[in-house]
Amino acid sequence: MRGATDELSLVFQALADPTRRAIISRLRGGPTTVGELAEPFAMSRPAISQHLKVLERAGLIERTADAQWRRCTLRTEPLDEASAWVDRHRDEWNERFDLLDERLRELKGQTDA
Amino acid sequence: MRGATDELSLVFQALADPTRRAIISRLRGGPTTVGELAEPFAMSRPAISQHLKVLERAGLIERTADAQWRRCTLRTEPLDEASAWVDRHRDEWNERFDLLDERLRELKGQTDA
DNA sequence: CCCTCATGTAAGCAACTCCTTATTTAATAA
DNA sequence: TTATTAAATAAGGAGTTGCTTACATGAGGG
Repeated sequence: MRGATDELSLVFQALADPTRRAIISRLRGGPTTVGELAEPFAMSRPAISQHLKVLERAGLIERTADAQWRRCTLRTEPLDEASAWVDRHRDEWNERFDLLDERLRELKGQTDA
Repeated sequence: MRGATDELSLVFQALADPTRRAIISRLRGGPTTVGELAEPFAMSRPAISQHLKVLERAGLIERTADAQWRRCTLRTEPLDEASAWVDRHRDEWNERFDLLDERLRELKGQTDA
């Protein structure tokens, strides 16, 4: 992705990585420090920090300072947007689809005949 | 993304681009040729071809040959998966969240007191 | 057969991603 | 103060993305 700074793109892009999805899943259990988050992954702390930055840029997490720890908490709004987009395109197209496909078949039949 | 060949990552990655989302929206109206798809975009045909390849790799479209045209049709299954993941993480965390947050506040209160 | 139209593929380029190790910042504890 | 701990930042490298232009493929029409 070369530009794509719109919100929806940032959210989908953030979700397009197994490590980041695992972080989100992990955070579902409640706010967690960066060190705790990094522990189960075979990856350096800076790598996790960078993943968190991507999630933060997408609005999916918030980092608040707590002494020398950063407490990461999830935010649900961006997922609502993503979910809305997906569902909108999922539900409607099947019906429309069959209808238009049939109509096209009709038209093609007329032309060919 | 350096590896990330799992299905879910491919789907989210495919959705993480405005052009590709626009293509999907457009395809909701029914099967469409590559040329018709490319027309509204300020972008070369090969660029669209490559976007379609990304969508195809994610299983979001199918291309079938129809004379010298390629008719692109949408597939809904991958979106079902994506939707399932998002919804799973959306619905549950709010409740859990408030609970654990409260519990943490309690613990912290005890420690501080 | 040649010519055109619709599309795909190849090669190249700048920007970005995802990791690394080394360094820096900031808070706690002695 | 100095040392330790938690985390962010810097710099760098291999690989990927998203575009471009040029060329290849393949069907239909003269």
